[in-house]
Amino acid sequence: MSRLKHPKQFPAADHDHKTCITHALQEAEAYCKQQGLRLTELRRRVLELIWANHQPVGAYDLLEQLTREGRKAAPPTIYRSLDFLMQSGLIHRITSLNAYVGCNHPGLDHAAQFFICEYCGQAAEMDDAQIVSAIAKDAKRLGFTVEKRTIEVAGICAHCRHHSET
Amino acid sequence: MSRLKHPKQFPAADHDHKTCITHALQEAEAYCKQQGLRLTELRRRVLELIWANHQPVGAYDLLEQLTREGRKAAPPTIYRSLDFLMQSGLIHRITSLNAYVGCNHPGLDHAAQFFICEYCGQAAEMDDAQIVSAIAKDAKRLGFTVEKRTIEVAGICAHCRHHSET
DNA sequence: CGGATATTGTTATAATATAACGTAACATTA
DNA sequence: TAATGTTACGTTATATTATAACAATATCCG
Repeated sequence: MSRLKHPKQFPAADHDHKTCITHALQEAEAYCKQQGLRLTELRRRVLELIWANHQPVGAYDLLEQLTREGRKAAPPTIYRSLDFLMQSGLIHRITSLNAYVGCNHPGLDHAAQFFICEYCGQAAEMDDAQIVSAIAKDAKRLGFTVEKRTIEVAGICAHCRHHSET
Repeated sequence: MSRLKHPKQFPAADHDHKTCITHALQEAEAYCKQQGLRLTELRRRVLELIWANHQPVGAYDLLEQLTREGRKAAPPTIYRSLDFLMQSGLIHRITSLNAYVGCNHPGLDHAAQFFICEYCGQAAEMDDAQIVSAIAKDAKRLGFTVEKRTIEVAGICAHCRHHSET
């Protein structure tokens, strides 16, 4: 069903936040080193903040967080870092939210689909081959060459639904 | 494959633009009448402009077109009309473009997927049950309740690809 | 008509993103 | 290590998309 070994689920309420961030940063460092990409202080910090937020986060939110840390930052600062991180495959942009979220498996070429909870704001990244192939089939029929897929499903995650059932 | 009787294709270069607009407007009028929705002068004109552009068009583009016609219009004017038209199912919003496009089958409850050509800017609306069911399957596995799907595929349409092959 | 509701006008501003240009850091190689 | 080219970052200004808040007008219905 999924081409990924460890498709992200909605994280459990008690999952280890810190380990999760640390792990993502370590992977990113290793990946950039291997690829000759320059994960500078700033870029690293932006990536870390994205993971620390642990859900899709807006550019101006990140900007404010950087500013609060005493770093001089204007919009271009953050957008350039976001561009780098996206091009490097370390984060994804969620179009329907204008927000950015860490990628669970940098380096792996993958189509990403997001399931976004409207209550808690968390997003689960999937890579469903069936969706991809259904799109490919339509594209073929249209004679359309696919460049980029934007697949974002909004709704309510299991956790929030159970808690809202009064 | 498609649940629609007449899934939109990329319109042929020689298709009859005027008839196409007229038809959409007539359908909209009939639909609104039947549903008791008020397709006012303004809303009708906005819908007409969207169809006349015949590809996804931005709110501020529409605004400018209205202004050029001598109508006093500020952003809220256009956004309110767009909201009405979306809620009535007469147009769709294409998130990845921040643009609006006419719906081919108002009234029909349907999931829409868009194939958007990066060259000519045209968008083809599809309603592929396979995509929808693949998403439903993932959602079920996650315990996720789907509210809204955003499925937009960017690429190059057949027509533009042929013309770019020098 | 007259009151309620829906629509539109108007002004201001929020939220997201980029252009343009200058400066600093870094990397390479003579 | 100094010269040079390249990449990243700082800074200012502005573009683009969208909404808040409130006033004025049009429409509906008893």
